[in-house]
Amino acid sequence: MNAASRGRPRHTDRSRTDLTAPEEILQAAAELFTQHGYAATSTRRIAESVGMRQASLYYYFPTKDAILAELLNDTVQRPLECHEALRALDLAPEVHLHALCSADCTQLWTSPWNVGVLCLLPEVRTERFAEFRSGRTALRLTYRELSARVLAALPAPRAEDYVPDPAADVVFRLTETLPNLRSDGLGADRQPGRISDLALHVLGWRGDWDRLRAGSARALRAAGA
Amino acid sequence: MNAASRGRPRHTDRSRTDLTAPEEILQAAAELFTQHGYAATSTRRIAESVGMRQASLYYYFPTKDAILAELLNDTVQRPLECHEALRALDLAPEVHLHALCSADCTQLWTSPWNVGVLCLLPEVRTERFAEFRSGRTALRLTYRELSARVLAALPAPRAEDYVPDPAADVVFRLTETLPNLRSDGLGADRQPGRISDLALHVLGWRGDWDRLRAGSARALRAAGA
DNA sequence: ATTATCTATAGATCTATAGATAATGC
DNA sequence: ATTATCTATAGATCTATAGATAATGC
Repeated sequence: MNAASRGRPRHTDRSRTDLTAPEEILQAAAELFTQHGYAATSTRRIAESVGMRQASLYYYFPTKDAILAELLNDTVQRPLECHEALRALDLAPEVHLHALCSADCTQLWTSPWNVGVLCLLPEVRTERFAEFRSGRTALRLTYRELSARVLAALPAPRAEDYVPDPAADVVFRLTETLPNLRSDGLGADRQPGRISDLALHVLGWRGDWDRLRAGSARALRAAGA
Repeated sequence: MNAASRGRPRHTDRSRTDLTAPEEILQAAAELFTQHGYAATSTRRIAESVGMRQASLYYYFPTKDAILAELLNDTVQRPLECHEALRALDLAPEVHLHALCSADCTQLWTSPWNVGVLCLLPEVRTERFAEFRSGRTALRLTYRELSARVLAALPAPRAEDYVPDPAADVVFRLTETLPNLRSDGLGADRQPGRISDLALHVLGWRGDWDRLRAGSARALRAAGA
């Protein structure tokens, strides 16, 4: 169905027939926004990259910021859905946290464009993106709550132990670190998998790492992520 | 001298006579860039905020991006200078790292505007800001080298210990986390001081925390930071 | 008839330059 | 005379709307 083209033909033939027009637009916008910034990317430039004329974008999106809003919401809705799926499995807190963090990091690391950087754009502070921001806060609180549960299940710390404060959101912040790393072109392929390990290490969890990783991977398969 | 005004008077009287004109411009730009983004902030808006006309900015800065370049370079030059001053003191690696991290975090946290977020702007990826980017890389490598020295001085890890990879740049990344936290309006006042502790904890350093903090504070005073 | 594009354009910007002008300093 | 501003503006954008048009579907 998507190959059979209805409507007036495009100025330039579409190269990626596997994507719908709005998907093409989102991908092109993701590339340009992450490389050059939101305000610095004109709608003309996005359209050109898709092979259509500037005004044609408005057939799919009412405004330029609606394009950014959709990209942003995706980055936060995906992990939140993953969390819900994991919750249904009733996992040990460290397995749940490890699995969520892995999925989140993998998405941030392997998405075709580094959309994680968009979340921190100053433009996103405006009222227009309030929905995204509240989703992001929900994700932060999810991480915080899971961290608190992991900490609570730990044996009582010795006097010299460093006990992290869950409200410091270390795990969420470590995760947020990936987009920067990726945009700096560093860390190659090892990083994303390691953040979930690092997260539990920082919280003070000590246990069988292989068993934890296996449980986390199993949970993600069961959650369909 | 700065109170006596030479030249044609401004359209609006300057409110902050303690700053030179270029300093006023940089402060106003810092506020606007961090709140709304670089491309989204017009030179007219900066000038208005300073109380002058748009074209008058060009008496002090040749282009708009020169303003951003100067803000960016400051954020990275300050910690690099601090590192040099600390190096002259020939400190134990954990003290040096703790002190550098503290100074860096304090600056990121207490600067009048949250200029740390500017470092991650997509606009900064362009050739125009190459100087800043190489400074940032130098800072990253400084953190990495200090981390490696701390790790090397540690007792041999037990089998079940998690050993961080210095090339993962955990300390640098944790530090980078502050601008996001600050722009989310979280963490209140406790955070900045705690990152340097957390950094050493993550590296696996175990020792007398009070002694470390005291040594780090003493080093910073000696370094004049 | 419906759909997905196109062309053309209004109206509002925005950066940077040229040249005038209102202060102080000498 | 020097300095630090100002006014005016060229020229290049940029977003979004209105209305035309070239396909397919029925």
